[in-house]
Amino acid sequence: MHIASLARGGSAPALPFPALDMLSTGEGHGLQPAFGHPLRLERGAEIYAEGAPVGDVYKVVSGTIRTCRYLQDGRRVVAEFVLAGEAFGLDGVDHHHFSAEAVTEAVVISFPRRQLNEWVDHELPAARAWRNFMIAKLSGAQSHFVLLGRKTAAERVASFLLDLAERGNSGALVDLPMSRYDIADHLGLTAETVSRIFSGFKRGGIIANRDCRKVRILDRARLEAEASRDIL
Amino acid sequence: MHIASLARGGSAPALPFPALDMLSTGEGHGLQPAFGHPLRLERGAEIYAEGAPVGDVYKVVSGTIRTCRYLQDGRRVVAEFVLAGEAFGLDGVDHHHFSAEAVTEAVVISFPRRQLNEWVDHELPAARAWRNFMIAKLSGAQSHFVLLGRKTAAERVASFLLDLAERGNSGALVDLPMSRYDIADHLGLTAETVSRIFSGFKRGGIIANRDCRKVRILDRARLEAEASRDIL
DNA sequence: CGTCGGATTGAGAACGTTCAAGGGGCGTGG
DNA sequence: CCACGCCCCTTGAACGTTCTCAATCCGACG
Repeated sequence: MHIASLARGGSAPALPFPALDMLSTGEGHGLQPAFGHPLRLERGAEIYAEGAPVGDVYKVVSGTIRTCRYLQDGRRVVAEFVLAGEAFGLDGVDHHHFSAEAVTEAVVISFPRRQLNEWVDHELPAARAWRNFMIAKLSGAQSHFVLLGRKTAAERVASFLLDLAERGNSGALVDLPMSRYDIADHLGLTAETVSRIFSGFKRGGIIANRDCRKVRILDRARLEAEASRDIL
Repeated sequence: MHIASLARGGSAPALPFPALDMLSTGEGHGLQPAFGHPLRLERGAEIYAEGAPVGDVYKVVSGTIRTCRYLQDGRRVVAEFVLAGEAFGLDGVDHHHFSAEAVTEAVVISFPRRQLNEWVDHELPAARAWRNFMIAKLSGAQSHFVLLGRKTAAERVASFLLDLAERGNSGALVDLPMSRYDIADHLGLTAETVSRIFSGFKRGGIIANRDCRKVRILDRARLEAEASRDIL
């Protein structure tokens, strides 16, 4: 996995068109502020609510976003964490099926979906990139089914750490901008269980951490074994 | 939910182009056999394997297909059941991330993805329909996160029944072409648990069944309550 | 220095799984 | 036509993983 990380997988070539930078992770491209407009967000701020009519697509400049849904009784599911360079806002045809909230202070750039659509309609390479992007998102989402449907708590947390490590590309040092509750709601667990698993990994020498938002992977092989890494 | 069912949601207008019939459920359109070519499948037959290079997109004419992934130790996840009129095969950019197998005897029509792409590239309404289709698929997939991540066994089974009832459009009579094992692997449960929940619903007068592959919804309101139906 | 939200740890309970046995439908072969 | 075997479904009992509830700890911030 996972989702946005797949969009950057080997198949997508460098995109010469600014709007489609939306669909890449933006490494080395630089954003096109002329095209969208930036939004500064405080911790916990809502970008859009579940059920709101769709309008814009967003790209994260800095910080982390979560897209989530709440059940009436308060249960929550975090569909995805969106890191800097990744895009979100494509969670419904007419209306958003999830809400989007800032996990940390964040800056995102919003692009009217209509504008993105027109762009994709009139530029063939854009259309192709968009197709691959969406297919990658979809199969990434379905891969999350494996985690939620069939993995144990330890496997989920290990998979999550490896996923973040890949997407964060800061080597073995993994940044966890989100709370244990956020992680739990993304992995279908409770915060207590997540915390216990982290402690277990630490005791086992698989990871180390100075504070609870910064984890160093000490034994990647063992972490991958814990994750039951199914070949992607 | 779920997935393909969303593609037919109110927003997609009737599509005048034959290739895009791929993306609709085909109600009232009729298939275009000149465009793709049909494939007759026996129960259990594999259409493509996980990891195989992508080639075609498929539309189900009759029968039911499942797309699934296996972990090394045999655990299995059924990402989706594809009913007659629905499409599958978009589970990877270069290579399939899931395998596709026939749940029942089935007939599917295969379309080269390249051909579909070209079509979408050159017809604006096609491009728009395709976009909506993929966004609907994606948000449908993410909705499954709610089920797998936060719902109880009874809620999962109830949600599944309601989903099938909507997609099968045969009123309160729900056809279950797949085994309890298939259902379990789609809902992140075991076949025994699924069976127990069905029995519970039957005892409670919520459903009735002559045989185990045919269920009648007797009390839809109560079934929806059991499902904790979050507003889609 | 005190307060507060998040993180950790523990103990007990609950839900779903595992293991095991029995039942039913269907196809094959005698 | 019946018998057998196979696969799937159902049901029960015991077990285990994860959740729930509760207490404590820690770091950030006023």
